[in-house]
Formats: sequence, structure tokens, C-alpha cells
Amino acid sequence: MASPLILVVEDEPAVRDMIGLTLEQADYEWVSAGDVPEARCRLADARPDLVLLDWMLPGQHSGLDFARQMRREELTRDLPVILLTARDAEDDKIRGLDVGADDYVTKPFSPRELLARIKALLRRSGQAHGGAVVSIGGLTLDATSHRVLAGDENVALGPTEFKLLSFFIHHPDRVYSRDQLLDRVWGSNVYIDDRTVDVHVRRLRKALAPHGCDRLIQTVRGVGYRFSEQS
Amino acid sequence: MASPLILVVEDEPAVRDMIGLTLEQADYEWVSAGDVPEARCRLADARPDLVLLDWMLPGQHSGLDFARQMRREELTRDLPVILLTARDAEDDKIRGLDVGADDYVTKPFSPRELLARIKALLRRSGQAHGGAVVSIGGLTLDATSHRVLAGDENVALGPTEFKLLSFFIHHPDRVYSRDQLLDRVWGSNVYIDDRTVDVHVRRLRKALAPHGCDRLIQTVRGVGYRFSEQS
DNA sequence: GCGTGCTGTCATATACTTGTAATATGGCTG
DNA sequence: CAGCCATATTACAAGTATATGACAGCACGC
Repeated sequence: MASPLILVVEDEPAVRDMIGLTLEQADYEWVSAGDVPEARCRLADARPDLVLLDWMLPGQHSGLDFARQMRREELTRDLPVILLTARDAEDDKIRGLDVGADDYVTKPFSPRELLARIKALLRRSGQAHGGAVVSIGGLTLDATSHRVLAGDENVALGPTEFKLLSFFIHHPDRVYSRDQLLDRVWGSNVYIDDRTVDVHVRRLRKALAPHGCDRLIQTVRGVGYRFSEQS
Repeated sequence: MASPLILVVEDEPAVRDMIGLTLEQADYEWVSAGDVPEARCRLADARPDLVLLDWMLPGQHSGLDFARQMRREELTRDLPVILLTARDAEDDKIRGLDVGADDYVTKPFSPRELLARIKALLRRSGQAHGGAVVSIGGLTLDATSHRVLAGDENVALGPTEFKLLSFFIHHPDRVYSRDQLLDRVWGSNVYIDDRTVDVHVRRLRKALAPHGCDRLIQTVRGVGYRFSEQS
């Protein structure tokens, strides 16, 4: 998967940039917003994977209200939120978690701590959704929605190609003969010609090529095919 | 709201207790059942909010059959089910989702993972019942006033179409086979032809088309339909 | 009872998939 | 380099799945 996108909602430009720098060093993408209305826009257009939210924001709405709002809306309900708070008061922390923040960090915080919490949260939220999701080499296959993504673009596949890719992606780094593939993808005891596998591999490659993912399916001459990230 | 009640269906007492402990620590109420008949009783008298269901159960009925049954009955149709499976086989996962489990967890699993999934599912189903209004992709469905808006215009739907859309909008980003849709939208023990689903999907699309919302209902060839904002 | 609207089924049209076969390409061996 | 074999590519026609439009039976309100 592409590196996660993080939305930083913070009115103080200096703090914002500091956080941004930290994020960049850890290879996260990020966008920022200085107030709630702007944050709402970013939320809608950038679709971040996680939100860092300042407790105190200018304008009539506090960060807390914003968090509460996020929980009300379908699209943002499952977004992990980390609250940034200058205060140390236990009440605030509790109120924050109560409203649906998943974690909080007290200012001043170390970059290391911030990153650790971000990482933990992304991992958790990832797995909460990722029941049937497998990703390799920029390719993501989601059995639940029956979808394949290359990077973040949708890949259209026919039923057989989908099954073939599904098998490959679950059994990477290993050669399979055409017969083995017929058995495991088409089902046992099918009377289909070996060469048919070539054709489906071709179709799969063709579908993946525009996204550069066709390199994942490798021909092993004299043996069969292999799905692997390495050349 | 009172803390959610979770039904644990698992024949192994040790596992049951372990899960129970995990649940208690997270402040969930729970009841348990060791086999399918007992589970049915608990379902009827305790009315749980979520079911944790072991894949392999003693007796002639597997957990899978039980899940399927639940989907057919009015009262239990919308109950979130998490399948517990010792196996890692992809086939089983797919079959599990096929039957209507909302998620699955592979044994051995960490308490944290289990809790994360429970939380995610409860949040989703909570909104399905509690929040009367749900919006996705410009479509708004208001269960209270029994009304559907596309943007700000009213969409006229027949009863079945409304139920179908309601189901879809509450279960987005996921494929459902025609059989599953019959079970979950039409209800118990109907013997209606698969193809009828096509017709209702068609009617729904037709009603949504003037507002450009028909793209939300996507055909997944060879599998069924999916409701999603993407592609 | 009569119209109206909804539902499930069917027949038909359309769109996609699929296995095969014919042909091209490429690599290896001698 | 020739010749052989394995794989790649393309085309195609049959087979399947889905979309669509029409219809008859119902249920309901008037």
C-alpha cells in the first residue's frame, strides 16, 4: 500500500511544520489544516488515514467538537484520531477518549512518541478492516469487497483472473506448474489444456501492466509461473 | 447505553473462558454456549448484540450452518457474526464470508485483535440501528421518515427497493451473492428465484439513475452485487 | 369492484468470459 | 545459424451471466 496519509489539524504554523517534518522523516504523507472548516475540506478531498487533532483550535469549534462530528459521519467514523493536548489534566484525556479519540499525546511530545502512537494506531485500524485483505508489491486484493487495487487504482478482472491472482497473492515466492495451477485455481479434475493457463496469465498480466504490476507474475521456463516481488 | 452483550459459541471450555476474560476486561457482558442447540437458546433468551462463533462445533451442524441459519431468520439477520477459525485456508475464509459472517479471526488470536474487530463491528451495526440517518455518496437514507434523498431530491422507491437499498447502504464495500441478498433483504425461507434480485437491482438503479447514484450499485460478475462509492 | 402500484417470473437482448487453436516470438542447443 | 521447443500473443466462437422490458397475479385503498 502507498504510504499512509496523515491529516494534521493545528493552528500554530510552527508546531504544524515541526510535526510535518517528523512525519516526513518517517515516510508518511501528510496534509494540514489550520482550523476546523479547512480540516473538513481536507478530510473530504484528501481522505487521510489518520488525523492528528489539536485540542484547542481557533473559532467556535474546539478540536473535541470536531472529533465528535467525525464520529457521526459515515465516512470518517472509522478514522483513527490522535488528540494533541497541551494540558495534562486527566479529565481532558478522559473526555477526549470519550468523544472517540483513539489516543492522545500531551504537548510537548517527542517525535519518537508521536510516531510510535501513529504506527500503533495505523496497525490497529488496518487490521480491523483488513480481515480478508492481502497486499504485496503494490497490489491489494480484498476478498470481502471482491476488489483488486494497484496502488489506489481499481483493476478490473474477470472471475478466473481474479481467482488466479488470489491464488498467486496468497502463495508468493514459489513456482507452480501449469497443472498445479489448474488443480488449485480451476479445481481438481478439470480437463483443460495446459496452455490455457498461459492465456489466463497473459490476461492477468495485461490487466496489471498499466499499473506496472505485471512484473510480479514471472515465467519460469520449463517449469511454470511464480508470483514474487523480487525480480 | 448498557454495555453490549456478546454470545460466545465455542465447545472448548478453556477457549471459552479465555475469550470471556478478554471480554470482561473490555467491559463487555457475555454469555456462552457449547453447541448449536444451546446457542439457539441463548440467542432467543439473552438477545446478544454480537456473536463469536467457532467454525468447528460438535454435532451435525457446523458453526457455518448455524451462521447461515441465523441469516435466514428475521430476528437474527442483522446480528454481527465473527467467525473463529483455527484454519488459515483461504477457501474457508471465503466460504465464511460467503455464508454471511461479517468478519473472522484466525486462532490463535490476540485479545487485542479480537477486541478491535468486535469494536469495529459493534460500531458499524450500532449505527445501522441507532443512527436513523445514513449517507453515502450523495445518497441519504432516513429510516425514521422512511425516505431516501439523492442530494436534496426525493427518490421514490417501492418497499422492496427501499429495503434493498437500506441493506446496501448499511453494508457498503462488500460483495453479496444473490442468495445472501435474498436471505438478508427478503427474509426467511423464501423460495424466490435468484434472478429476481437482478430485477430489483435494476429497479433500484433505475430509480437512482436520474440522480447519478446508480453507479453506487455495482455488478460483480460471477459473484453478486456490491454497494460502494469507489469505482 | 376497480384502479393503482408492487412483486415475482419469464423471454429476450446484451455483455462478458472462456477455452482452444493458429501464429508469432524468443531462447536454447548443437 | 538452424532447428526445436517453450512461451507469448491474438483471434474467435461457444458458453454464461447479467440487463432489460413485458406481463400476470396480488394486495390495498377507494
